[in-house]
Amino acid sequence: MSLRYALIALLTGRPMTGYDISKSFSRSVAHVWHAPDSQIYPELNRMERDGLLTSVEVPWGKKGTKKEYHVTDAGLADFRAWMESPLTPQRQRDPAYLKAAYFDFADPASVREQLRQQQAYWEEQLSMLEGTRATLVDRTHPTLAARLSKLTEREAEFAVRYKVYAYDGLIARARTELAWIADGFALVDELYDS
Amino acid sequence: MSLRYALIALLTGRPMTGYDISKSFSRSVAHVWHAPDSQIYPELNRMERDGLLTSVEVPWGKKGTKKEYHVTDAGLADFRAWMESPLTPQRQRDPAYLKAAYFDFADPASVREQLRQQQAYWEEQLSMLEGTRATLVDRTHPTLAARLSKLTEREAEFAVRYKVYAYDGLIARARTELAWIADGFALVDELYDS
DNA sequence: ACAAACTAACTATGGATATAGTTAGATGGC
DNA sequence: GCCATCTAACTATATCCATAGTTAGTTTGT
Repeated sequence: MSLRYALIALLTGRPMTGYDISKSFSRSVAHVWHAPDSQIYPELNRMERDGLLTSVEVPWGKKGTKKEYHVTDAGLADFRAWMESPLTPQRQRDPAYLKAAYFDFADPASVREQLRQQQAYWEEQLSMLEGTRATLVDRTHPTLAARLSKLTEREAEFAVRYKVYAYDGLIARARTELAWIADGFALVDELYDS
Repeated sequence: MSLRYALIALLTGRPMTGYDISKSFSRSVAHVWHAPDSQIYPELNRMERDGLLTSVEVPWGKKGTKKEYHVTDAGLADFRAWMESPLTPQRQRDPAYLKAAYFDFADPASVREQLRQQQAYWEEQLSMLEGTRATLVDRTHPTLAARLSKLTEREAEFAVRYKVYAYDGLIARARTELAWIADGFALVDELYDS
């Protein structure tokens, strides 16, 4: 159900087509929420049907058109209501931890290889997150910049601070994962090389 | 697809009925993997059909019977193959971070209330995780104890160390979340009380 | 002139997951 | 004796989500 609100959140910055949204999702927004096209397009249609969005047909080239989605007042009200509502806690469901608990079923070479892969993944995540954080702080992040232009300085300050706060959380999480992976290497070394 | 392997992992400890598994899932194993009955029972049937498990009818009371599931050699081989295979990295999809990035759409009282709820949730998680970790270290954890009895001391040592390692990761993650939540309180105070 | 790459908006299919039940026997307390 | 609660094994329904396409128009480089 959060996909719907991730979409409204994005569209509060600026109106976008489904394609724009899909690109935003695979770029920066994917850091907090990932979704493939096959979820985005149907959800946009449902949201328009439910009156949370309206679409405007915009010409594209000579013959083509594209649909630009705008958040309606009802959509914004719905988003605010969600923002005020309590969070349902996340279920733990992470294959990395499940696997780690049973690493004794794999050989040490394979364990090390998997740790290396996880390490590469989280290091890449971390540098992406830090890069994006920097564009939030200096307000060059495109979607954020579009939204800030419609706000007072005080409001803009709040929007920036909370986004930076969210990214700081993601960065801390990535660092925690990396520290855990480092401990994993140390454990394998201890168990097999001594 | 990991549900299947979470089930085999559990059943390597000791044979269980669907009901036992369901209970294990809502108790300790839920820390690494959560699943409702409606996933567990059909998956057990599919796994038996695929030859990964066999079931034995066991009497229960005077008239009743229950089905006790055992891991087959094929099941164990499948599990080992999964344990050796690379992990597909997890997509970020956490409503808490999505919300945090847009907290400026909610009023500070609601933000504080949501932070308190998150804090309560993670504190409870943390104490559960630490409790379970202790039962792993002293080997009183029931499912672990059952599995250890079939292993050599060296193998048992490995099984325990990896499980403790997994829990240490979960504990570190919980602490990171709590630190992030504390930063959230500080941020709200700074933005609204000055 | 033509191909490659990009923009746009989907769809089809299957598997994963959540919510909320049902049916039936067993056990313990009063 | 009976009620509440527990054990056992499901089912029904709907939504979420991933993978992997399709169709069509646009832009850019050579």
